[in-house]
Amino acid sequence: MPELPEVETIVNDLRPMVEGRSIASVSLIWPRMVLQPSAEEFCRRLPGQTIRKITRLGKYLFFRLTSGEILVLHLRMTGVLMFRRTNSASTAPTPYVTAVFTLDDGSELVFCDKRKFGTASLIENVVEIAYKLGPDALDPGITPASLGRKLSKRKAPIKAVLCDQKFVAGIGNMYADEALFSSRIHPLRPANSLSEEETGRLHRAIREVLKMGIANAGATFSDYRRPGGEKGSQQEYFKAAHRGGQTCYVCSTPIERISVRNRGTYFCPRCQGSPTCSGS
DNA sequence: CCCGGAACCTGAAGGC
DNA sequence: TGCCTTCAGGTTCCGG
Repeated sequence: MPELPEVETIVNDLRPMVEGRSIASVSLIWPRMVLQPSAEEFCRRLPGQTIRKITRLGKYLFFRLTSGEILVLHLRMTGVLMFRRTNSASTAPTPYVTAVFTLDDGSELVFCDKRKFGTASLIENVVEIAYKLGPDALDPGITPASLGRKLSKRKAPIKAVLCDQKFVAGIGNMYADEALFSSRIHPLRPANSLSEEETGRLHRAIREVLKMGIANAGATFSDYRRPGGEKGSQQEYFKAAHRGGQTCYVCSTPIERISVRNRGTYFCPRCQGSPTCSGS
């Protein structure tokens, strides 16, 4: 599923091809994906606008337009954003298309989404999205101390807190598991039970796993693709996520899979200690 | 405010 | 083979 590193990869790939281009037309195959304004208004306002800049906040994609408005896309779980060039030789039909943005040079930005959870909006100000999010997970303003202060106010399992976008934006299921493995913290530990040392390790681990994910262009377990169709390679380097039953690279104990808040959660029962006290 | 669970969807995988 | 159930897991909404 697209999390911060996957969305960052999409932004990086799209930038040179899309920034400076204008939107010629919009075709909405699944109108219900548009949250605001109405689907009609959405299709009416976009054509003619130039995409000045593409940015990211958490898992949200922002296309900043000349009118000052911002096209917001969210891929949720199975959304894919494909870029097709003007004379794309690939005649293979793209499945699950929910929207097509045709650009002024004939190239296309194609939103595909198997489960139709992905969304699009047109907003006036990023604050309309940002107010419901915590700081971006790679925001340098997040320090071990500020992380510790925020964790101390939450007693939910640390795994659930890391995935809470109001706490920190951009971390999802896979990278939460990776950050907890890397910092040797059990996913069920109450967030407010972490020691200062553990908080420090977690702070470092979050940045590490996300940056590594970006360096490897994201993780493709099933649906995620880069705009050119390529898979990411980060899945090859995961140490916990999606490794249930396989042996831990550190201690050879089988990686376990449990459910935390209805999320599949992978961890090493030996390296990551117990849910109630810090590991050794 | 905090927490947990349901709903939104549908393809893939597993059981019988 | 084929039907049925379950799983996947980001976000929002709702109830306690």
